[in-house]
Amino acid sequence: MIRTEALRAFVTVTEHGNIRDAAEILCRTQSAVSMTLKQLEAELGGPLFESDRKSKLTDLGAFVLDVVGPLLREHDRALELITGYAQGYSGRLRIAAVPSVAALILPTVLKTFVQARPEAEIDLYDTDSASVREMLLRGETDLGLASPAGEADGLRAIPLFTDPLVFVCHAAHPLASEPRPLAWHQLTGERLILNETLSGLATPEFRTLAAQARLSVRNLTSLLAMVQADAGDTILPGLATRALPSGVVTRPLADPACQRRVSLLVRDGRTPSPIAAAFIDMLCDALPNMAQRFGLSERWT
Amino acid sequence: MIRTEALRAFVTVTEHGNIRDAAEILCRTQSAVSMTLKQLEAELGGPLFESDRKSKLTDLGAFVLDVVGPLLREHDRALELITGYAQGYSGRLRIAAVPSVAALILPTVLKTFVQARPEAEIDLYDTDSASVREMLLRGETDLGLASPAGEADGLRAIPLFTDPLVFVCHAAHPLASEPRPLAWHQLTGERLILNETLSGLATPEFRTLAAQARLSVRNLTSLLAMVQADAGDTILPGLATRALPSGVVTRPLADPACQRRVSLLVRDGRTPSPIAAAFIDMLCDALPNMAQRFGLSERWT
DNA sequence: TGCATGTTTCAGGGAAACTGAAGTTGAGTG
DNA sequence: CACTCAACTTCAGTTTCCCTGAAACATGCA
Repeated sequence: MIRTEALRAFVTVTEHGNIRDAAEILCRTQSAVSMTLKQLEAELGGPLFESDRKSKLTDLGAFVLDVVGPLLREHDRALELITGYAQGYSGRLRIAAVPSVAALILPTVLKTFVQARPEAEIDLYDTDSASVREMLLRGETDLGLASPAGEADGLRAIPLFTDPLVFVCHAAHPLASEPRPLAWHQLTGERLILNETLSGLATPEFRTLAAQARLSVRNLTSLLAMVQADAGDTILPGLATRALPSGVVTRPLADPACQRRVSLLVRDGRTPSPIAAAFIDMLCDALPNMAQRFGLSERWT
Repeated sequence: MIRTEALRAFVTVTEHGNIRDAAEILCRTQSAVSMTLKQLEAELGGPLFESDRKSKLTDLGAFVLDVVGPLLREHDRALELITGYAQGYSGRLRIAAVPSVAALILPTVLKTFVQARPEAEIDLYDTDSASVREMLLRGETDLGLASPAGEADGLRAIPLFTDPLVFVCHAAHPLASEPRPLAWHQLTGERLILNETLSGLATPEFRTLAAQARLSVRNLTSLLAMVQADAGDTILPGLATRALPSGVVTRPLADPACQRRVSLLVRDGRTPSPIAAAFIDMLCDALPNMAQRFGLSERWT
């Protein structure tokens, strides 16, 4: 059996013209390299060098060098690729996130992440929670950052943080000047516009309000435009209300259960790719900072 | 250190979907393959399979397979190339031979030689002895079949056979009907045409005759045409007189020293390429047959 | 639950590669 | 022509590490 290391020893010796220097490079003793070459010659059935002094190749030696040189370069390149990928330094990472996370949390994290990984390719896609989960299930993304679904459906959720929901209304709205956090009963009769972030909210008082809602808007920009036009009011996670159009204000809600949970979602039973695992690590490390910065509650049980 | 055999084990397991069958192919026990995979995973720093049942790859596993599959094919192809070359089954063999050897000895030998070596490329070049030696020295051919030069000049000669020289003359020539082998003195006064095969003949009687010669012709066909036209007579090795034009006859010479020596010539101090060595072996094996067929004396000391 | 199939773990054996020292070879030099 | 030096080979002893076989462990199926 011809060992790859024997071929490498041969090439190194040809490159240096003698065994001594090659042995140094290979971190072996002279005798080890000598014996390795001898064994290689025995396996091939002919001498590789014209004399003991390893300066001149035989025809066979020249041929082997021609073939093995490129082979070893291929070999080294392949192993580098593999280890780079295995250590999360290269490869493609596809992230799907809800817009608020994509806009506020990810830029900071991704910046340092890509800086350390010039080889890596990263795709970021923002959409609503339901689409994030669908993309994961269809294998169209590696990671999701969104609200976890109620029941287990082939996804695994790692809790990241909770984000308090706030009431969003026109500045001229009567409740806009209410000094205290709003209780549910204060919202009775409001023209509530539903949106995707509210689908996970199970509080009975809210469900009663939601049942009376006439309007549902999926896109955040459209939703805020509606509020700005005073066509109604809505409830949104705090993160999503960082950049409001003029004339739109927010009021906190009194119900402490009224929170959006944001999880990191991965496909259940699938080991994440190394670069995904590296990103998860970095994200979890960065989370305390983010939580403090945006006033989020870190984790839940 | 990632062993090539570990990569091969991994690919084989993915191909069979389980360790047991792969172990059979690899001529190892289950546990050996299992431990090899485990070691590979440890070296990469992550799992290659989703579960103990080796049916589903992780992302990392799929990536490694993508990279390693082609790598191993390259590797195997390269080793095949090398061993094929080392065993003399492939490669290029350039032979330079004097015309008589090229025409009479080589066809039979080369026929079986190339049949056994569909991968090999063989170039045959015929020219006179001096050119054969020059081609060898310039590295333009691997083997020469010709008369050895007098002094050692960077070539090594392996004696093959001796070929008795014969007198060649027109059928109407007085000596053509001489029943006994010719002695040198009988040739005195003949219009001897010199040729390249006579340059190595050192017998004093012949040298005296040669000194009186007016004509020297290099090409065999031209030489025989001269004799056919009765423009003179000449001396040639027996092998070169196998196909004479009509009207031209040969007579044996009495001097037993009057022989052309044919050697196999190679460059001194250079190991012949494996395919050249294989050809030399085959030629030496076939020689007794040839010697008998053409009435040559096999070898000399 | 028990069985069949397949994998991992573990201790022990053995092959193969490595080391260090001594021996050999070959080129250059007075 | 012997001497010297550098480079390589050989050899015995050691170490490393891969492999085997047995037993324990998982997983799916009747």
